[in-house]
Amino acid sequence: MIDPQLIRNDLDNVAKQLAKRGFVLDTARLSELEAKRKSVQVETEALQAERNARSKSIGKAKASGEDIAPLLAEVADMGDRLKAGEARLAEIQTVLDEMLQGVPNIPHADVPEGRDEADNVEIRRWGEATTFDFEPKDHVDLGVTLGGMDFETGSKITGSRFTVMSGAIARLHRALTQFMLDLHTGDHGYTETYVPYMVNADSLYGTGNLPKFAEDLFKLEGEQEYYLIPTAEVPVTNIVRDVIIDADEMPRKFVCHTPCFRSEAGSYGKDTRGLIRQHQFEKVELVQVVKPQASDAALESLTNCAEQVLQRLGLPYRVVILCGGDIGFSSTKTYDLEVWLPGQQKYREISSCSNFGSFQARRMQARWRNPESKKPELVHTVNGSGLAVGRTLVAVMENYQDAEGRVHLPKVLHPYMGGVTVIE
RNA sequence: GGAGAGGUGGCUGAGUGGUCGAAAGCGGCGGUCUUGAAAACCGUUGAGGGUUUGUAGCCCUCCCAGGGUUCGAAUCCCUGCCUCUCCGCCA
Repeated sequence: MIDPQLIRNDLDNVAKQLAKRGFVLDTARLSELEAKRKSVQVETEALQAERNARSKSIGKAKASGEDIAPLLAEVADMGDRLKAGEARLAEIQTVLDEMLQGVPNIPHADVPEGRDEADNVEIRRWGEATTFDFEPKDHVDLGVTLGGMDFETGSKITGSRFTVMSGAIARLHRALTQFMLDLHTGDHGYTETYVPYMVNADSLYGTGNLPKFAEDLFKLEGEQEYYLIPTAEVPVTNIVRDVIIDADEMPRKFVCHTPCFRSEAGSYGKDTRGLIRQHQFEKVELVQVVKPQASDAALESLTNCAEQVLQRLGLPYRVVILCGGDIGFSSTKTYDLEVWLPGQQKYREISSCSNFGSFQARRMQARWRNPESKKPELVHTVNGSGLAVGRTLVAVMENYQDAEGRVHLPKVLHPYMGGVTVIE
């Protein structure tokens, strides 16, 4: 949620900044609701104050043995008036909250103008697009030929967009996960974290997945209203929900490997081939909870940590900054890492690193105690994939293939592969 | 799944209808003393929101959550959630 103070005091400017992402803020309706809220709230609270004062005097009168009947008569109708006022306030507040919850985050000044993916701006490249003296295969052809990547069985067991892996490929998938976790804990100072894979609605609300993006989620049957996590970002960030963090415990840096479950509603027909877009995939997620003034630097650092994975694996990639029209709902600034996929002859997203500012923190009341003001203040949250494991598997297979369809594993993975250096 | 106990401020814990946002202790912060520190002593110390130019003042809300009773609820009633103990089951 964006700062409601901004809505009150700087509405036109907020609307202008949101226009960068193609979002039209209904300023007329907002200021009308806000004016109404103000008058009803002031009125209701005055009524509450009166009720409190009168009740207190009744208490005193009773204690000193006076007759309280006349006092009681005076307040006879107060209850109803109060209830009416409170109900009206709650109603306006609900409408206002619903509206504000639908407002996306204000984009960072660095975010370029643009309507969609095509307008994202490349920031830098690492490595050269891999070239071959033969026609490179994509991971599906490689995987099926090698054995160990079985899409038919996945869809038999469950349905489309599910895969069974086995043998060396399954091991490679696990090796990549271990490698990423070891890198981020060992070299980058992140704390390994294990979290629930099912979360409640409050947690999803906190990160901004609810109420707006319910159709992207798998909701479980049963009384409890639980959802499968779409990313570790949800449970990990909610570690600090309703918490006031000591200044000397900042920043908090988490790395967490989880499966992710996404319904991919609205992406029918997109990336239907192979592992690129599955309902279930593994991801190693990086999350930082930082002081507000540190979040810009934290995004750069976290992005670099994710890039390190690609560099050590020797996978060519580029970094793009998302334009206003392509940036996510909760994010103020996002870098995507796009890895080179020879099978597609394209750079494809393998990580998305975002600074959320105080947007998530405000929704989940995640705060830190500022030693200067001595008051609890909202933290900033930053996160990104480090990396999506399935897509990394795809990238390794496609970039390290030879003419015979074998996959020569990068050196950093050898210790994790139990002596296997070539998948054949 | 069965039986019982309980959820109060950073922590322990008192409070069973009125002046209670809440005793006391611990912790934290500031001070006195000290070369410095400790001890001792004194003071101070919850969160959210509204109004307002205001980190001033005033006001509202919050004692797990949501309803209810009442002029008035931490305290009474209902529902839910969570925690603990014992038994059963289980990776």
